[in-house]
Amino acid sequence: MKKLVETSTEEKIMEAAKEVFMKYGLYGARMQDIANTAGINKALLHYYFRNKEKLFDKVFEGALQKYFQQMDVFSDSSLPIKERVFKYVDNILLFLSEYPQMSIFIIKEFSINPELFREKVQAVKRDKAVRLIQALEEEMATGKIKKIDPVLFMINLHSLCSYPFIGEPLFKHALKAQGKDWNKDFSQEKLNLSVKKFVEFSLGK
Amino acid sequence: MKKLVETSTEEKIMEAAKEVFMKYGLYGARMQDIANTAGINKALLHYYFRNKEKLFDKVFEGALQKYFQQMDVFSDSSLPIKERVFKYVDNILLFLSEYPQMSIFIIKEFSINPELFREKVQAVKRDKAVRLIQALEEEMATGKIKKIDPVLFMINLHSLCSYPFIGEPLFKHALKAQGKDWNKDFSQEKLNLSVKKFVEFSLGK
DNA sequence: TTTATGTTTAACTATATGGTTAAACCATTA
DNA sequence: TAATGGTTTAACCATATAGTTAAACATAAA
Repeated sequence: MKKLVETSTEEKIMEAAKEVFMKYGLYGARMQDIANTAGINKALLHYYFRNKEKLFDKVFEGALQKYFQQMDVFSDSSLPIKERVFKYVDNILLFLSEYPQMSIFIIKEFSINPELFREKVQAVKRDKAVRLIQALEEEMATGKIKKIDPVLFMINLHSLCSYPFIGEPLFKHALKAQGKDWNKDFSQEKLNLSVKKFVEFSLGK
Repeated sequence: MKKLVETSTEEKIMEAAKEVFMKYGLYGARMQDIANTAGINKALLHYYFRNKEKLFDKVFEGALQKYFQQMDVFSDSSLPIKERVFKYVDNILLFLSEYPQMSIFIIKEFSINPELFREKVQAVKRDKAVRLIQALEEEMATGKIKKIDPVLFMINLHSLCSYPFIGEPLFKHALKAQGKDWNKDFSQEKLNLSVKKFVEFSLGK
C-alpha cells in the first residue's frame, strides 16, 4: 500500500508539473503553483524531485519521448510513404487532442535553452523526423510519388497538424465573437480528412 | 535634443520589452532582463512605464495592432477572395519574417489571461479575422469558388503561414543533425508559393 | 554662471520564490 | 504495544525580483 500511495503522489506531481510547465515554461512556472495544482505541500516537490530543474527535466524528457514516438511510423518500410503519413496524421492528431500545447512547449523550451537540451533532443529525436524526408526522396526517385520539395512538405504537414491545437483559444474567441460555435465548426475528424486531402494533393500522382 | 533622447530611450525599452516578453511571456520575463537588453538602468523602466503590467500592456497592444493589421486586406471587396488571400499571404509572411514568434505570443498570452485581454483583443481584432470566412461564404454562394469548409480553410491558412516560423528552431536542428541546411532548404519565397498552391487547390474551380 | 527641468543612476525596500529542516504523521512489523 | 521507516507538513532561510527614492547628471533658459 505504501508503494501505491507513493506512485500516486509522484504521478500527481508529474501531471501538475506537466500542466504548469506547458502553460508558463521553465522560467514562468512557479513551484508553489505546481504544488497547488497537485494538491500537495510544496516541500513534497523537493522530496520527490530535488529541485525545479530536475522536475522540469523529467517533464521535458517525457514530453520529447511521447512526441517523437508518434513519428516512429515514418520508419515502417513495409508501407508506402503515403500510408505512413496517413498513419502519422491519425497518431499525432489523437496525441495532440490530449496535449494540445505539446509541440509549442517543446519548440519554445528548446529555443530558449538549446545548449542545455541539444543532446537530449538529439537522443530522442534521432533521425525520426527526417526519416520522412528520406522516404519521400526514395519514392520520388522510383517515381511512386510526385516530385516535391520534401522539406517543405514536412513543414507543411507539421503546420497543418499542430497549429490548429495551438491556436484553438484564439480561433474559438474569433468565432464566438461572430456568433459561430467552434465546437460545431471544428473537429478532429474534419481536420484529419483535410490534412489527408492535402497529403493526397501533394504526393498523389 | 532632449525630446529626441527621450524617444530613443522609450523606443529602446519597447524593443527590448518586445523581445523579452515574446521569449518568456508576461510571467517568465524579468524586468532586469529587459533593462539589460535595452542597455539601461532598471529604474528607467519604471520611469517610462510605471510597472511591469503597464509595459506589457503596451507591448501586447502594439503586437495585436500590427498582427491583425495584416488581415485588413480581407475586407477589400474590390478584389475576388482568392486575390485577397494571396495578398494576405504576402503580407503575413513578410511580417512574420520580422517577428517570427508573433502569432504564438498573442495566442499564449491570450490563453493564459483571457479575461484580462478579451476586450483588447476584441477591440483590435473586431471582425477582421472572420471577414475571410464571410467573403468565402459569399463567393461560394455565387459559385465563384469551390464549396469548402470556410472555418477549416481559415485554420489551415493560418497554420501554413505561422507554424514554419514558430517551429524554425526545431526544424533547423532536425535538418542540421542530418547534414542538411535549413537556409538552403527553406525560404520565404518557397513557402509563399507553396501556400498559394494550397489556396489554389482549395478554392480554385 | 546660475537656475530649472527633465533624465538617469545607485542604493534601497518589501515581497515572492526556490529550497531546507525538523517535527508530525502514518502504516507496517517485531 | 513499541519501534521502524517512509511520507507529509509547517515553519524557516536565502536569494531574486518588482518597485521606490534620493541624489547625480545633463541640457536649455534666464
